[in-house]
Amino acid sequence: MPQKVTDRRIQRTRQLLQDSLVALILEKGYESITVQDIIDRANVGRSTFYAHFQDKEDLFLSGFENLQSQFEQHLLGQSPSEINPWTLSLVMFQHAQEYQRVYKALVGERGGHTMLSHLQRYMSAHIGEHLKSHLPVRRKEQIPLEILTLYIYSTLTSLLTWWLDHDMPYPAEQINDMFRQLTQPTVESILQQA
Amino acid sequence: MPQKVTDRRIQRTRQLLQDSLVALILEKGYESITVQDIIDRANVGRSTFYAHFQDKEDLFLSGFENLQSQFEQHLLGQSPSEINPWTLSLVMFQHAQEYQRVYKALVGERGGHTMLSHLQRYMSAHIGEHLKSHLPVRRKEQIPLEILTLYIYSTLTSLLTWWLDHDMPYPAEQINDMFRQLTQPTVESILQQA
Amino acid sequence: MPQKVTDRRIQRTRQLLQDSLVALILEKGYESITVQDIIDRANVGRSTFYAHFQDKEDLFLSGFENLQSQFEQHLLGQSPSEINPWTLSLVMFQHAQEYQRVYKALVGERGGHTMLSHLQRYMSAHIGEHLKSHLPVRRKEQIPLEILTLYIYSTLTSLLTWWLDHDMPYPAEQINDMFRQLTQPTVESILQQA
Amino acid sequence: MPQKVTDRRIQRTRQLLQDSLVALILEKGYESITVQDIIDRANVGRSTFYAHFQDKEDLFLSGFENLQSQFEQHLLGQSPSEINPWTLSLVMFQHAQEYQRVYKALVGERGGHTMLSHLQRYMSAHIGEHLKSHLPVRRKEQIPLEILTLYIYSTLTSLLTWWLDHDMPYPAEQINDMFRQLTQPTVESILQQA
DNA sequence: TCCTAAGCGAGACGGTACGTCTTGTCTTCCA
DNA sequence: TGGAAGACAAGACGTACCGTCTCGCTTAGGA
Repeated sequence: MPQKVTDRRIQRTRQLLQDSLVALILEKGYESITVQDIIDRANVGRSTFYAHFQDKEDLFLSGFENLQSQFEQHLLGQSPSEINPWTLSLVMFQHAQEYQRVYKALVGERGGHTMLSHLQRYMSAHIGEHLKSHLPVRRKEQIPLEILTLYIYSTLTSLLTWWLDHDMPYPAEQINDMFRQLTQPTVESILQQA
Repeated sequence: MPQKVTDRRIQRTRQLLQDSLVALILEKGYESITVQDIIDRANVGRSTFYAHFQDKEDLFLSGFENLQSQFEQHLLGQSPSEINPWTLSLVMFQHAQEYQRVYKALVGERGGHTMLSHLQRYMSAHIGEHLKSHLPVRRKEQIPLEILTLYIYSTLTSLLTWWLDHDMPYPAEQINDMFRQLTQPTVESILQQA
Repeated sequence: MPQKVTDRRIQRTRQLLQDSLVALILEKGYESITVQDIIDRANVGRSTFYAHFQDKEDLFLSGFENLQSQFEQHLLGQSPSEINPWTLSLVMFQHAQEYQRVYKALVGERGGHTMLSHLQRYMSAHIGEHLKSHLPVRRKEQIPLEILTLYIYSTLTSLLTWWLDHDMPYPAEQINDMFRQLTQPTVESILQQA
Repeated sequence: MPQKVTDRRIQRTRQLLQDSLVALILEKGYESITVQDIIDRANVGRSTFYAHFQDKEDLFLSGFENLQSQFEQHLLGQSPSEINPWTLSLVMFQHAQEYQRVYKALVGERGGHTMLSHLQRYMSAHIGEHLKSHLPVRRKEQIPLEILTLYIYSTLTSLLTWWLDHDMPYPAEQINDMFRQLTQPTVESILQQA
């Protein structure tokens, strides 16, 4: 079903703005960007910007959500034999490798910390679900599930951010292997506490 | 040598400003505070503020550095038999427990992410030093030291922030034990890779 | 010759817009009306508005010129024995009485001052012509013709505007009589200065 | 009593803004001036403008009121033997002659019509008072006082505006004499209607 | 009866001015 | 002489209108 032309125009404008933001983040960092910078680069009127996005952060998040949807696609496309934190992370590193530029802007340090809470909500759900299904029925509960999830999530994002900010010195598979070596021993030792 | 009265006045003003900032962070979060808010609460003139601090972030960091110095004192006072990541972390959790209010403001989520990079620099030095001295002379180097340091640091700060933002539901010793359970297996397994 | 239907459509749209403007002026005054207000009320597209009129003022003037043409018709239909300022004014007051609503909008105070200069140009021609033909060949020229014209014109428009803004408390003939009482003595005394 | 220096600074800024407005009105007319134009010329920050005046019109009126106060001073200083419409008008024409520049800006056609209603309120009081005290006890009431006042006021402002916009081709005394010749016969004839 | 061109609505868009808000500098006064 | 008070320049913000534009829908009048 072909879209209405109007819709295509709208999409074009949104894309122009998102692209401008990405380029500007890579140039001078998220915090120091003004709305004027963005619309100048996108050749877009001020009111047009505000017709599409509430403010700079809203624009940022729209790009971030795009990335997330795209990531979901990848995840489904891969359909790994088992979804666990380390297959999830592999897909993420690979995805980041493919879309370096956008990832560096939105997830790297120049992108500010806006994305942290959003990423956390998303990742924690996936990770927590996996862990819950592998928990022994009764365990000593020294470490609550919430903290174990937090642990895995924070290790993963730290690695991801570091990897992006250092221009991905390893291929996705290798950095993911490090992630596995860092977290798997701990996770297994904890899950097996009878 | 007695300080000049003037110096005491200066100290008083700096303290007033730092206290205002802490109170305001707990009330409405770091980002949404304006310089006007701070000086109104401190009953201080605008020019006075800028006589002492470059800007809001400078004030924040001055408080943060106070905390760090105080922490160093604690650390020396404790003089643990061995300084390793887990004794360091214990002192930190205990320190945070003692100065809850300031920690919640400066390290908790309401304090923004300004402190992250500063805390990282500080912690990474301590942690890295410990690791280096325990590294086997030749190892397979699958995981570089920098990443291992990052791993420990990010786990610690995640735990600390979570603990503060959830009103410290465990005593310092217990949350530190969780930290140990999360990181020690991994660290040891890595360090022993011949 | 019957007009093309297309032309009738065009006329209808123009009329819709003029009517909207009149209604809106009476409601909230000329200055505070936006083009959006006008086209919303007329159920007309934005581009349609600009296809017919350059801007809000152009629309206003188009209505004003309509009124003027209509007034010319009246003037011819009356064919007063002599056209002088006071027969002219009588026709005007009568015309205004008949088309109260439009006059209040376009000439009253809510209509702004746009019409003043246009009305002035029109009236001054009529008045000036009359005066010139009654001037004594040589007079002391203490008061130039231009000023005498201005005097009559400004008195007439002041009375007209006042009359409209006060909901026409007198019939046209009576307010015109006041106009005559106010201006005729002066005009005659001046014209007769040998 | 010397004013506080702060007050002098404030006065200076207000004056700068008023002067800018006058200069700009003479250059391009009131309507087409933007706040940015004003503050650029005055070398004043945007927020400073709004700290002193609500908007462009407020600035205009502040200048207008200055003029009025000054005019009152003149009027008192002159202390004419009798205050009637024609001595009042003489002082006004003389005052305008002295402060040509400001009058052309604030009362001339380039100044827009904002001042009309304000001037009217002021003048009508003076004129009305004079007329009331000269009314015969019982008269035929063909022309209400309000209209007679309006008549005098509108003639005076028409003359004043014309005079300013034509660069004052006559001295104040002569244009005032025209005003007298135009209005006095009518006023006397009306007031004497027994 | 169909075709075609014009009138039209809808509304996205670039642009500009608005009035508000915050920053960091500066000047003056007071204790 | 240091600090309080606060005026100020600078400039970003989000809003409101403007006048232009592109797009399809409708509809009349000629083929």
